[in-house]
Amino acid sequence: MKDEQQVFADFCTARKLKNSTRRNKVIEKFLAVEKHISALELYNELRKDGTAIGYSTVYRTLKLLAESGLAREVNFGNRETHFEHKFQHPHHDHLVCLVCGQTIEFKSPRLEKLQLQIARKNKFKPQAHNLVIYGQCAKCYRL
Amino acid sequence: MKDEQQVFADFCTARKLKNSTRRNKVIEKFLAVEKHISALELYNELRKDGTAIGYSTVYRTLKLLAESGLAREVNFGNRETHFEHKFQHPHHDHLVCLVCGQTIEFKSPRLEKLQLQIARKNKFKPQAHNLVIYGQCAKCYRL
DNA sequence: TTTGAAATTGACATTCATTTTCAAAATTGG
DNA sequence: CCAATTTTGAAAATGAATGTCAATTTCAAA
Repeated sequence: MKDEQQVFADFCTARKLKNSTRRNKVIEKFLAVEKHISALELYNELRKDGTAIGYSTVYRTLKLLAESGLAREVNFGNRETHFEHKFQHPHHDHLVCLVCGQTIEFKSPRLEKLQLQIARKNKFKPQAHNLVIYGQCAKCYRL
Repeated sequence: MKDEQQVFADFCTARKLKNSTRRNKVIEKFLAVEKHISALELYNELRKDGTAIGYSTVYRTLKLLAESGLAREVNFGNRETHFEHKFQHPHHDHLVCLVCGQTIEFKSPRLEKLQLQIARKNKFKPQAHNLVIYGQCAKCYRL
């Protein structure tokens, strides 16, 4: 079974990308972080660690990760794009608390099935979907 | 049964908003257009009709419409926010064709039910949701 | 090891939609 | 009509995404 490093290595070969220290740093950090993260956040994390790197490189590398299938871009209604792990991470969707901003991941096989039904009914060939449920998390609606 | 004009009138009273010709124009146009529309598009429509109005006013009025419950903001992954009718328009979601950009609306009572189940399981109080299914419409995947 | 074509980097600029600012104009209660 | 308040819109500010380009790095071939 190919691992994430291997997937990206193959992607680099196919795209004739050279090996790069900075890019490797970004990838390493991205893979080490559990939660979804924005380009700016990842950039700040790297700088905090003392890594000398420019924002552009972080941004471009995240885009590459998305293209290679290792990352998925998600956005929650605001304008900031977040990147989360995709490889061997079955698709999931998010609950977003409107009070504290917390996001909760959930998986729903039923939703996946429903997506197919809806698509079929509309003669549509689905490739991906994005469901965000907005509301209040347990902590926030008890206050 | 209150109609849209009445809903907005009540909203104005509550918010101590004065009556304004420009704003009324925006609302009239928004209510007359069937499909979702962006602030810029609505602005252009109004100008095309010869209405002297600034972009800011259109933008602000659309925001007010959203606050009053007459409009819903939707976005499809790109950066542009669209506004669509909400009042007495049961919630629906969208299929977006990645090839031609066409959007198809659909309603799914099952999805509504599923949202409640998912929320309950996560101790979450849902207020709204947004589902976008990306893929190819019939016209585009047959090519 | 040297070389040079190709890829990478990052500071900076640009784009683009959204949002704010503020002085002038419009509205409205008294 | 008057004064207080709200609205308007041109212009500026914002904020994230994306493009530019000269300097740097990589790497395969010499």
